[in-house]
Amino acid sequence: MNKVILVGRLAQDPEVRYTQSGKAVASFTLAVNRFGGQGQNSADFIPIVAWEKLAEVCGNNLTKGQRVLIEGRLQIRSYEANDGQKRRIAEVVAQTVEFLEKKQQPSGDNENIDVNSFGKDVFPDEEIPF
Amino acid sequence: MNKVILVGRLAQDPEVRYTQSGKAVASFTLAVNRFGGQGQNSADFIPIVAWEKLAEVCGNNLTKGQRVLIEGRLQIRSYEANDGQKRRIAEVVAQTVEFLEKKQQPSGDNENIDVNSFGKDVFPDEEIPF
Amino acid sequence: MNKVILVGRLAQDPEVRYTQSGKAVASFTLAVNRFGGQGQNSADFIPIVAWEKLAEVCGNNLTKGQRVLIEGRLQIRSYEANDGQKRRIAEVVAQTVEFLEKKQQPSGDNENIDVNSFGKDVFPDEEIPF
Amino acid sequence: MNKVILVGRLAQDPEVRYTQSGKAVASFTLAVNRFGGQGQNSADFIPIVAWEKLAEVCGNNLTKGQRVLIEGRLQIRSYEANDGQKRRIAEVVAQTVEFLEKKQQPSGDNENIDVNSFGKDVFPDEEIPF
DNA sequence: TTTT
DNA sequence: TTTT
Repeated sequence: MNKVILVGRLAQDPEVRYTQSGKAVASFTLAVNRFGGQGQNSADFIPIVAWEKLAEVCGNNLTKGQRVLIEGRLQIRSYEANDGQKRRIAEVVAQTVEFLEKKQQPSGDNENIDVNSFGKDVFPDEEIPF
Repeated sequence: MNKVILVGRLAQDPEVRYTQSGKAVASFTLAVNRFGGQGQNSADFIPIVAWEKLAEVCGNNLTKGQRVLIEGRLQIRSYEANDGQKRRIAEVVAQTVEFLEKKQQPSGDNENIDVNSFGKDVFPDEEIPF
Repeated sequence: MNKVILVGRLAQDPEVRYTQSGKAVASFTLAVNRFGGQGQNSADFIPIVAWEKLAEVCGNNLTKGQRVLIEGRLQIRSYEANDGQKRRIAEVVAQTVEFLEKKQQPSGDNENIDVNSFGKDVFPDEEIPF
Repeated sequence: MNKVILVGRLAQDPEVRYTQSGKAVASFTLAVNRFGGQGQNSADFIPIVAWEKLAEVCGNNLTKGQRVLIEGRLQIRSYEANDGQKRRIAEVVAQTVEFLEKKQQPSGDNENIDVNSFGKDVFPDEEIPF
């Protein structure tokens, strides 16, 4: 069991890139307010990654400031930093995104997108294009 | 909503330290197997932090290899690295730890520890002694 | 671990009653749309119960149709039906209610209410006044 | 979002039946201890339902007393009681079952079963053979 | 680096 | 019994 459930607002528009094998990857930061937090340091800015169809849905439908609910898993990924050091980054791999606010065009009430049927979690780390 | 639920095994014995104000802080890494993961790279090693009474319970009752269920929240914390750079680290602040295996002494079936009544999340980042 | 997380809309205004010992209890039904559900049978109508301070907050701030996120636990409660039969009912005992929509008066952005510090789950079943 | 996460022990062996269209359905009761509960009334006995491949896995691998983690959704289902009355029952439709104890044959450490790829939640209520 |  |  590796389950993360977050409600927050996009700190930025999603960026969509593509792996060498052509899979879409969306990434953005989610600002999650801390309960009881006050002042300006009262949010966690959590890196989110989405894959394939869900990535495209995020890229096409989410914008900065929008409130969403994200269900996913917490992943620790290794990468090589600019100084040649190996470093680790934590990010939430989204499996479901529920829009709690609409962007512009209302597309029915049930704005759930579920990526479960799209082979989540089967991508090797090395493929990630960033 | 900032909710994390993990089932995994301690990758190491917990370390317990104390803040300047005397609060206990336990930290350890949890190895969470990836579903469908194969080979040796198939786990996420997730940093866990527990505070106060829960920290002491962890320090006194958990050992490397033990399987636990952890409920908490995902926190992004800033710190200054050795090279003077500001860096960010993600960790799970435990709110509840459920022992899925006993260490030695069986203490009933319901080994839940809930730190909710001990003022979780009220500590400033700077106080963390590591 | 007994964890329930729901996002839905109040199917009715909350009812607030009081136990003999004076504790407030709020109850209402939450309509949770089924993902992929179509037509009129596409929601689960889930009984929610909240206690004490959280009950009062619900009674004072929630109205029919409002969208909320509820975190709680699933409880099976026995009661005697009108025909004298013993019957069982399932309900979600709310621990946290997050308002995803405001009612009327905006009261800051962080509308979380957390009942954790109010002795949740310590009430015997018999005390429930309904 | 309709998410339930439970850790408990099977109160009975699973029963596996088949719908008219040939789909497997497993059902059993899960005993979930209440945190802080004392005495013999300190557990909730929660009805669980699993479908198709997950149903078969449950039928073949789970026995009374075994400890499992279940992730699913909370469903309210209508049925006609023996006295002709329409009644409602709550049950958890399992989506993932994680074995926290082995039955007999050790099958690796990662005993997750995920039914996500098997069309969960697409079955009409009427088809349920009980 | 950041959201309301 | 029910929400949008």
